[in-house]
Amino acid sequence: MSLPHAVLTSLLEKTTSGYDLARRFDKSIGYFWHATHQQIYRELARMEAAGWIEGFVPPDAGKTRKKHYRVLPAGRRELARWAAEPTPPMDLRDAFTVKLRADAVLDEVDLAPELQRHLSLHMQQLAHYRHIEAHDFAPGRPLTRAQAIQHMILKKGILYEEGEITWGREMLALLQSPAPLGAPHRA
Amino acid sequence: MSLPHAVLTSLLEKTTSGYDLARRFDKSIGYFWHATHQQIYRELARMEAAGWIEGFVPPDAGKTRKKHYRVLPAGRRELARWAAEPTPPMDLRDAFTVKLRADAVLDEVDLAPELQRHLSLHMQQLAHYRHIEAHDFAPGRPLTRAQAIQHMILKKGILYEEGEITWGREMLALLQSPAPLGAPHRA
DNA sequence: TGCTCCATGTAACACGTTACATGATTGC
DNA sequence: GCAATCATGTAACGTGTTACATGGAGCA
Repeated sequence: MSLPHAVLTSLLEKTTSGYDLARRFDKSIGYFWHATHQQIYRELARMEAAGWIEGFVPPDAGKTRKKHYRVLPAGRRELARWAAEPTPPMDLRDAFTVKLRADAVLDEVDLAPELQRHLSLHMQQLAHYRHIEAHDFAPGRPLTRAQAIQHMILKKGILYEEGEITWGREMLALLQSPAPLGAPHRA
Repeated sequence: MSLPHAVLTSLLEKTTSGYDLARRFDKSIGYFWHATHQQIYRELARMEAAGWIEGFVPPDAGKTRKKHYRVLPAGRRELARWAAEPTPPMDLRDAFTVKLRADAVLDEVDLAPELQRHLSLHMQQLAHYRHIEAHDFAPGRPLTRAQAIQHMILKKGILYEEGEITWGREMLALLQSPAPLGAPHRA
């Protein structure tokens, strides 16, 4: 159960609304812990009931329904408690790898186009990460501890995308290679 | 929805029982798509109801409750259909990265021991993959298409673990580094 | 006899996904 | 006036997790 903790973290970084949280999830913490806006609204309601956060109408609300949330001491304590607790390493849920195994056993699907598509998505994401890196972490500039951690998180994303791309290219070559002469690959 | 397809793939590789499937998941396809035995029993029941697979009592069952499943043509078709359909690239769900961000904002937790623990788990897993590679994919030996795919899947696991280890070591160094003199890292 | 492993399940619940509803504000 | 975007939600359903139940087989 990490979604509430991801939300708490995001709220500590910046007190804001459910809507904004959902949008920020899509392009920062969500790269490592995805959530839809419905999940976020649900968690906000639960955490408010639990006394971890508090909702309030922001000064600039005007006539809108906008509601902001701030983290209460109990929420901060809960986040620290969870962070100190051991959790198992991430487990993968990679549908494409399952498809590859299906291909190996069926030998009647062509996964090349799908892999091509994933490859270009990974290249886009990598370009995006590199852009952020160039903008926020220019070399030589001294970093606070918090910034150094943020940079390492970004680097993890970069490393991941690079790995996907390197592997994907080799895999694509294999999927596109013709059956060797004299050794037909279809049994 | 990929679990039924992972199960179909596994059953095509080898007709077997729910119990054995659950155990094989733990150490092969499950590295890329984890499932508990309850999920597997549930999916088997659903797929049998859907006419994708068929249960039968194996010859060596004796007085046990053991039941094997084989894939029916409809199941094979469904697997091929799903494999040909596009799916989004895997999304990550990495609790440790969330904890890092929590650390960056709270600055009152020590994630070094947890990272150390993850590092040694990743090293174990890498050693395990390398062992399989040395055993099943000795260099120079010619491979069928299916074997070449299996090898690439294994390489993906290896690349992933290597990435985690490389990154983890750098991260550990940062977590263990003392606050720079004259620039206290706690605000 | 009691322990562990084989083997299959039920039940309850937590979490994630998809579809839909509602209404205000902003820009053309 | 209309469409897009802001903003918050409800409802239904599907998937994943945890706890528990049941009983046979093999072994000390």
